[in-house]
Amino acid sequence: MTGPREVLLQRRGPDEVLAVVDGEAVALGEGELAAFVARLEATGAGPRWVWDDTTRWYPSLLAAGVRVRRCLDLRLVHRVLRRAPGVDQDVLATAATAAWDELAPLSATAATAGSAGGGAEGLFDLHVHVTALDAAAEHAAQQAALAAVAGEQRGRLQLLLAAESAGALVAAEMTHAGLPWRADVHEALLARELGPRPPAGEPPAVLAALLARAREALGAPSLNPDSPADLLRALRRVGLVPPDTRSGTLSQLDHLAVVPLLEHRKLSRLHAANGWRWLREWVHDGRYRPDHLPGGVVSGRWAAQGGGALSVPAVLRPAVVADEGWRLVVADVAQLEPRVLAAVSGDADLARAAAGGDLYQGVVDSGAVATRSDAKLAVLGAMYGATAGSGGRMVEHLARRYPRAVEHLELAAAAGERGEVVSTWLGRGSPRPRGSWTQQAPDVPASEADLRERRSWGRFTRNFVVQGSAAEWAASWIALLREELWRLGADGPVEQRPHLVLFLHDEVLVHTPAALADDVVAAVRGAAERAGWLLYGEFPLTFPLDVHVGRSWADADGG
DNA sequence: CTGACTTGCGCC
DNA sequence: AAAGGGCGCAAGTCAG
Repeated sequence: MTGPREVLLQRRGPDEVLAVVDGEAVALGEGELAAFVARLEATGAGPRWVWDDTTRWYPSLLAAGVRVRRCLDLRLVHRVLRRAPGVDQDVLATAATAAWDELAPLSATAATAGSAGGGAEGLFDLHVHVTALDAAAEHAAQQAALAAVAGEQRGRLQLLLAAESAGALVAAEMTHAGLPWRADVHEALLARELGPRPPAGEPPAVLAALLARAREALGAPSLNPDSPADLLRALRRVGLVPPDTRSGTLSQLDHLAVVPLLEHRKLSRLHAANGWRWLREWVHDGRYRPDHLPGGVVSGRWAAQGGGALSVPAVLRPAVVADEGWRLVVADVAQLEPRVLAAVSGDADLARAAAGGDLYQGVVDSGAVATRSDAKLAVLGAMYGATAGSGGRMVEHLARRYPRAVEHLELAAAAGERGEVVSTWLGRGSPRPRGSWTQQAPDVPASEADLRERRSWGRFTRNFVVQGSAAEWAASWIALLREELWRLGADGPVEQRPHLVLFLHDEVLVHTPAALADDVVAAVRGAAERAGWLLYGEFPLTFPLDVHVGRSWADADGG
């Protein structure tokens, strides 16, 4: 049985949903929606759901146990098309363009925090401001703009838009399922690092002792180590004049206060960022549920909101523990960005260096540099725009052996310095620069400040083409993986099958029944291989993964 | 008091 | 003389 190919959903009022099923309008109540979606999803391959914004539709469907296979997220598509260099903005424009520009995703964490003091918001209050947006009109304008893009470029953009929309589904499913988090393990780790949980408002015993030692060593009984100005004053009184108070700077100093200061800083950060308060605020019923925001970063990387989900410190990763009878599969791509650089620049030599699994070692073996750490410095320096120090010198060696890759970066940097837009492999455009330097011709003498900003923007566009292209490879990877994981599960909702629980730029965590862990490992590898083929076709490049299966993130993370 | 900015550091 | 990209978050600082 084949079902409809495309269904557009539009909210019309408090309990009024319009579904346009292959062009035919059907009116629904909000309460009928989940069953309606489930019924069509069960026909054939399922339709492509077209809606204004996944965060406004999918969470309630997931809560009702309904998963969809494909969607088109008009908000995300709009944002990509608005900046894509290949798109004719006149074709894309509608009367509502500015409103679509401003449409922001609904945040589950913000909604929860906001309703803590006030009453529960009605569901419709969250939707009311988008009933005015005409999804059908926007969809038509987007498709027209896409149709006007030249052939190969259009195909790539379509890949990007599909990956972006699939990412929106993954993001909602990850928040729905949550990252398994053992509060008891977390508390034991905090006790080990910081001492027993202190009474409210008091510092943990370990921090208090370290602070006392630092104050004693500096003869500054009221020192606030969190205040750079205060700390600099105290250091100056004992004859030390560091340029700043960063840890790396302080560690160069020869003074008794240094050790307790650095230890205090490290642990007070743990306490402030991921301490007992964090645990109470963010972990409920054994799950941590931040908001995941596909395309939340200009480069196309995902952002996250709520508890700093993308920087879970390594010491706390043992608290991420699979449920009883389940496992975590942790997979990360080795040296994703330089591999992507090889592909987007068409540098077959760099691809060959990557073929052995360790790209940096391959660079050494090619004779470009002498040691692996030099290779890493050179590659990272080229991608980030290092011009001085050992990084800068190493880049010159790299350029001799891999001219195409390095030239690709230099061209991106030069374009940025001219104020031009650069583009990722699939066609995501960089933002236009702002600032006084953009008003001047490059050959006119500029102020020091303008020159600095111009070079800084060049470093940004240099990195944009790599970071952004890597982000779209990774987005394709998880989109393909999501499909494979769904097929592995026999039945049941997303959270009862193998499912993604975290995505960290080039790393994924999958929560899976133990019996399926090996299948998940194969799926993760297969998806990476298919992503490479999907984006780069015949270009001979591998994406080796480090994959581990374990009970906790720490067990499964190379340990 | 709030809000904007700075400093510093966790992650990739 | 120094010169490295992207984030989120907490705490301090400072202006209004």
